[in-house]
Amino acid sequence: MARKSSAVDPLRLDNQICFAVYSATHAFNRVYKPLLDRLGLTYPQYLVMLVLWEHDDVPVKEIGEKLFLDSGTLTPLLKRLEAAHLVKRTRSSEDERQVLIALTPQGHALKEKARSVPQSILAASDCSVSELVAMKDEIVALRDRLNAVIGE
Amino acid sequence: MARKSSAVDPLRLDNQICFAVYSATHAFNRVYKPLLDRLGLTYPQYLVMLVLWEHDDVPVKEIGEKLFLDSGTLTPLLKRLEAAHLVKRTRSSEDERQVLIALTPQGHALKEKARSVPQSILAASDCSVSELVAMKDEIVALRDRLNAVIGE
DNA sequence: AAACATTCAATTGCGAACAATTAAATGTGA
DNA sequence: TCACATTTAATTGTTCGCAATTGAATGTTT
Repeated sequence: MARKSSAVDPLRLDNQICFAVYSATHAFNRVYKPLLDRLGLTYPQYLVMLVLWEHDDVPVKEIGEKLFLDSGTLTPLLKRLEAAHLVKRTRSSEDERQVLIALTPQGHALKEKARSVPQSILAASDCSVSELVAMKDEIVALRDRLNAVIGE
Repeated sequence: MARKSSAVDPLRLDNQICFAVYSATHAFNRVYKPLLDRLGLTYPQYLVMLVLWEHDDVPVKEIGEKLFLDSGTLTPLLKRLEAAHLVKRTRSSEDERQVLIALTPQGHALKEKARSVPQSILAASDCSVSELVAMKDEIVALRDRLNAVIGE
């Protein structure tokens, strides 16, 4: 019998979509790094800022739901953003369990400096916008199917 | 003038392919977690084992090139795999700068227990193999274009 | 051979990411 | 109201991931 062809060997690294996604994440990170250094942000911090630029004064929980992150990740990250004077953390008076995250004026202002970032990423992707949108939608659909399995 | 439509706002979280990829990586990780717990591996450790199951007795450098990871990540990870008796680390006699990583008998044997993992991931993806292969190829192509920009 | 540069792994320090636990606030049922 | 469960952040401990540096081994140039 012939050996199993490498093209269909399910344990082969190159055949694994998860590794493709995993390594693409790191590649994106490396492209973002120099751009975000100029803003004084890491990539996860940038994601939190994106959430806040859309909708300010939200509880930690809501940020976590949007980014699929928990308080173990967010609490120290938000403290660093607070130390950088980009956000303010205050206990909600209506529900004292919640901590509300609000942008400072500097946090608001940083949005202007961030506007050039997506354009730089698009250029690095070397790909049309419509292709990227199509890929994005496929990946999001896959992610949502995976997340659905976890909740079972 | 009308406000910029959210569908084309480049700073909107939902419009960012990088966030799609980033969050899909975490979703994959959460699906892998219970499967890999049974093997006593984390996901990055599983990737190293995939490399070694394909080609044994390789220097750290080569593992790093295949996984896009550096010694700062791999050295402690490989020490943990050695502590788990899955690999052996030995200085090369031809070039004493290199550390060669070889599977132990237990490391080899673990491949059999790992064979069911890809099937479980495929099931969780809830998607045809051909669709996944097409997505994987697109993502790899994007990753390689991003990595090409970094080297400039 | 001697001086210099390069390669390779290890180390240090920092920032995620997450499981598990804790503590306080809130909600619910008897 | 009192007991109990739930919700929310914070905390602790482990493992990545990477930049920057170190130190030893190897190459290269003259």
